[in-house]
Amino acid sequence: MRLGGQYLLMAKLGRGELEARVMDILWASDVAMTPRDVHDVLRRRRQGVAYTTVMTILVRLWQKGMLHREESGRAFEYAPVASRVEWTAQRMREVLRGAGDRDAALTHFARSIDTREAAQLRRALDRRRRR
Amino acid sequence: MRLGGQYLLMAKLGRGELEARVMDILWASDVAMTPRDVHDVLRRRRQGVAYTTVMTILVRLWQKGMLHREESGRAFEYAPVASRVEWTAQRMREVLRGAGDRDAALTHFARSIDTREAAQLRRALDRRRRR
DNA sequence: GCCGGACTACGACATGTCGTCGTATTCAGG
DNA sequence: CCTGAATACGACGACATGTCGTAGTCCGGC
Repeated sequence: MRLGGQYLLMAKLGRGELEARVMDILWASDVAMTPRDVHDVLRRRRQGVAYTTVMTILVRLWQKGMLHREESGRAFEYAPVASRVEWTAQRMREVLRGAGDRDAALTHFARSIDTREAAQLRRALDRRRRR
Repeated sequence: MRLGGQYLLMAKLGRGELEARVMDILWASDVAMTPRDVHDVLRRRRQGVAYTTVMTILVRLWQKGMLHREESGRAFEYAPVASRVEWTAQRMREVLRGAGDRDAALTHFARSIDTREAAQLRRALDRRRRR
């Protein structure tokens, strides 16, 4: 049943923004979290939504393979499958794979990042070489 | 009006796949293309859709800032705003910006690409340094 | 000067995703 | 067995995307 005003607070979040916020919370946590934990964090941030909304988002992220979950008593505990940096690197590789000419894309990328990042990338490549 | 069978050929494309195909066609072309040009290429590839479908996609891509257009006689000619590699590098930077710790993300990225790409990246960084 | 064909503008509908939440069900403890 | 918390299920609105029809507009030819 639609209760009056149910959608009045519907903030316009785009393109999985609530999903992104939930991932942020989980990435920032060292331990797995229950829906209640996540819900509490959102409430503390004044971004409170219904408990079931948090549930839905967690289940969807789990179904998409972004989260792992396991039972803890009566509740489920959710944790990211990959860390934030791992996930970022993976997405960067996906984008790169989408380019026709990967070498050219890498060249453009290397040329377009700022100096500090370029230095960091060089150091990372050096460390890699020494392996 | 809904004509019988209008949706029978509706291929299940996900997540902007037709938009991606159209971008591919435009990126592969050295010159700007009219809707008719794009339509013809799709037909030749046996992926024909209605002329107006191509129109819609081109207009949407233009509205999203992916394409530039200018009049050419009665028709519009569309061309990518950024080359494919530029666009790829830009998206990679966007993904990187989304990471909390960019340095760590770059480190993971540098470690996760394959050897050939790492070498290419190193060369690109070297060329960059010499500027 | 008018007409037909090509091109654009506009809108419509199906499907899927995402934000949002209510209701039903289940299960552990008292 | 009852109660409270957690889950499962599903529903709805908004928006993106694929798909296309129809109406208007404009240029070239008769």
